[in-house]
Amino acid sequence: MTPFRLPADDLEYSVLAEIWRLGSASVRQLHESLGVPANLVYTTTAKVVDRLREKGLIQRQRRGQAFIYRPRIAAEEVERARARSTVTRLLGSTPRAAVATLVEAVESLDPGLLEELERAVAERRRTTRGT
Amino acid sequence: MTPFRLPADDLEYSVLAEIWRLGSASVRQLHESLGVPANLVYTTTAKVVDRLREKGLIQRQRRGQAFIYRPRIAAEEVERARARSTVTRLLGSTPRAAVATLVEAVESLDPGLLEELERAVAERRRTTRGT
DNA sequence: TGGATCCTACGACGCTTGTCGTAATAACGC
DNA sequence: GCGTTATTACGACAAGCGTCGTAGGATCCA
Repeated sequence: MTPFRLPADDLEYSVLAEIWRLGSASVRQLHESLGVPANLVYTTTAKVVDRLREKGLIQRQRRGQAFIYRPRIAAEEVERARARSTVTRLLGSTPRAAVATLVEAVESLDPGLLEELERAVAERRRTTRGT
Repeated sequence: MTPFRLPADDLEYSVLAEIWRLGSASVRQLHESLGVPANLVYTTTAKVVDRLREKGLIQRQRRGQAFIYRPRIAAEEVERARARSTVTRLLGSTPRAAVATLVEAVESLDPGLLEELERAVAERRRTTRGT
């Protein structure tokens, strides 16, 4: 019944991203900023955090009765890989045509980003020119 | 043990995309162009196709002993939604910074695409200017 | 007619992730 | 010390998807 696999909510990734954003956080904090708004039970958030730890993506350190979690890998590193795989999938078979779709998507998310995008492209082209 | 959820292979989507590309196809065809290269068994491909049908994403029509499958939704429609959700997730919390990552990803996929990208951005900006 | 082939139908299994619930443990106030 | 409260640990279940295997119907060819 899923339309075409809008890849779920990706709660796990959201939590990881939030830890990156905050630098460090307890389950409580994460739950307040993500779980509560999403109407989740505390243990749900805790479980997700725990899985992230099992995967070695975050580490923890006791503070009082609770734990404080920190990233174990740099956001940039993961983001880069993620972006690459995402773009690959997106532009997969017909890259040239798909680029336009990509740009549209960026625009629809925030028209102001087009400017950033333009800048970034120009930057990249300049840097790479003459390779 | 998964690094950080490189979202699997997305075989299902690949099959759908291939049907779009071919216009119509039998399981055999799809298997030859996707399953075989991926070292899959015939019935795996068939199963994936069947699930796509259950979801109403493709329709079929008997031809001889086999079926010919066709899309039931336009590629553009799905691609657009997909791109949007993908980009949203990608640029999520820090869009401005993430745009650069996006561009890098495009470049790493195929440097030649930077030109296309530039063109597409310019196009879009021109079209939208003065909104 | 009988076997080899091809195709579909579909059940099964494993893994991942979202989602809880319950149990155990530690801390705190009285 | 005891009950209340916060936290973790972890088992469980459902659903989605990749992946096969097997069964059974149709087809073709000696």
